[in-house]
Amino acid sequence: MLKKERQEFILHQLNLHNKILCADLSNKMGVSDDTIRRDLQELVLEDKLIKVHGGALSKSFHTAFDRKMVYNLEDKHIIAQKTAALVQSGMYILTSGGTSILEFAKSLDSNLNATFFTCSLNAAIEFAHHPSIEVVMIGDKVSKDSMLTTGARAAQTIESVQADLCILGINSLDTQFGLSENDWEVVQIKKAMIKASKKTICIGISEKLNSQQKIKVANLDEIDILITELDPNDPVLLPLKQKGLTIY
Amino acid sequence: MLKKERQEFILHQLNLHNKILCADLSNKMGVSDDTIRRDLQELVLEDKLIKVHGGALSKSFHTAFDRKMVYNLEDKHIIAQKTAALVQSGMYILTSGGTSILEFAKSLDSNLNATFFTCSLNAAIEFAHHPSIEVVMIGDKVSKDSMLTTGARAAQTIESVQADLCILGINSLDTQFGLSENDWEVVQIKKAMIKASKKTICIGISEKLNSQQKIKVANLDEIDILITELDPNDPVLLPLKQKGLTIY
DNA sequence: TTATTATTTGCGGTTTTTTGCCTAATTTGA
DNA sequence: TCAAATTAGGCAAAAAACCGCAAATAATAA
Repeated sequence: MLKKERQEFILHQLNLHNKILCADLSNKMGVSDDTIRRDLQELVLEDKLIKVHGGALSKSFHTAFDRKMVYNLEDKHIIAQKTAALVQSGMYILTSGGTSILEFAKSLDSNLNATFFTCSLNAAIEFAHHPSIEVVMIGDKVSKDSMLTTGARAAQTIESVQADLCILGINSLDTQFGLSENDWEVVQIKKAMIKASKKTICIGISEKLNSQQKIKVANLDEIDILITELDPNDPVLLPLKQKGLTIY
Repeated sequence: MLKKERQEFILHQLNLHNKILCADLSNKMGVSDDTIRRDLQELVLEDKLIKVHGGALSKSFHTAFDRKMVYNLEDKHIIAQKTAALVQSGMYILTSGGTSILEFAKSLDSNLNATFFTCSLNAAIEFAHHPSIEVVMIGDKVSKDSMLTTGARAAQTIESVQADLCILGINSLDTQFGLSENDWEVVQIKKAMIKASKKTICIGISEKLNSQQKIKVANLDEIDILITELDPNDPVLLPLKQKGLTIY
């Protein structure tokens, strides 16, 4: 096998798998590790790939992360728009925190006349920037990890509300295990919020689907609507749709 | 799995869930805790995440709070230092909001072990950044002008506390009229805070002295300590000292 | 074709990197 | 305060990378 051929093959494999190991390549092509290493070195000089200890990564893969941040922001924007469309004037709404919720807060129509109850300090600030929205901060001890108020008093406050909607940011949502979180205190608050609302909406990017965390917040049948950045007919969402969730 | 791959994965998970545990990661990727820890260390050096005991936090999520330009920052820094010196571990402290209070929050010793109750969303966030401070957010409707929670429930919550200190940002302080504000709701809250505390400390730059606003919060005899950027012996402060205030 | 030159490849030895394990110290939560 | 979990630092084994050299191969010119 010629040198040029080898290098073409390497790049091909890289486009296919985004990553390759020196050992794999030398095996597959019947040349020594040193040869592969020298090939990779040359390709690095040509700016065709990224060399790492033990192998190489495709360039697109490495830069994907930075881009991902931007994509995620766009995705969250889409989610925010879809969610905002479900809110009507006069509604009483309970919300959690998280970046999706913050984006949602920014997307609300400026003449919307609703009342938001939240445990999230950042969300409260964001909601309060709107001219016509009423914001009620649910008080209690501030949980530092999440910047949410959590505890008995917060739960009790939530119980005293009969909200039209409960909008929760997703941490993990799984067809089997349902909605889950890693923070016990936060879970209690979210449970209370779901209980105190007529309808529960979960919002978050699709990457958070099909993952689980340690503590269950709710079964799928306690959730009414799911909003992701995907088209409602996307096959990824099918199993959740079959479980009875309305998808937007 | 290559090292670089692992680190990309970690960052990805972090941006997805905002918080991750070493144990979870090592499980998920089939490497030892040590390896994960070393990965996290490297990522910290690259400024990509925040390492905490047991895992890591997403950087964007926890530094989201944008610091506004603060006028008279130098002066407020002096005030913050003087005020921080009066706080001791074990104390229960009620505070209002305002830039002086925020600056004070930043100046607190990192191993101070106190409990802060506040109606200010921004102050709560700032206090919560400290490692050993407990923060209780006093809940109620958010007043948009001041970003404070105000109302009957907040007042009632304050009443149920017996605080050692009450630290209030000054809006206007006058030898005759005492402490005053323009917002009725905020006044009620500050009154309640003073009532619920053994000692009341007012802090603010000297420009706010000798001015009055529409609604009285407290007479001078209800205030124990005044802290400004000035030297305690500054002649401007003399009339207040004569009224019985302790000046720092 | 043949001789010469340049390039490529593989190999042995050494250095560096990575990883897991161990123990002691630290942190955390009850 | 104590017990459990987490972390730091040292150590050693394994893997990978590096270095120089010589053999093998390809390219070129006479």
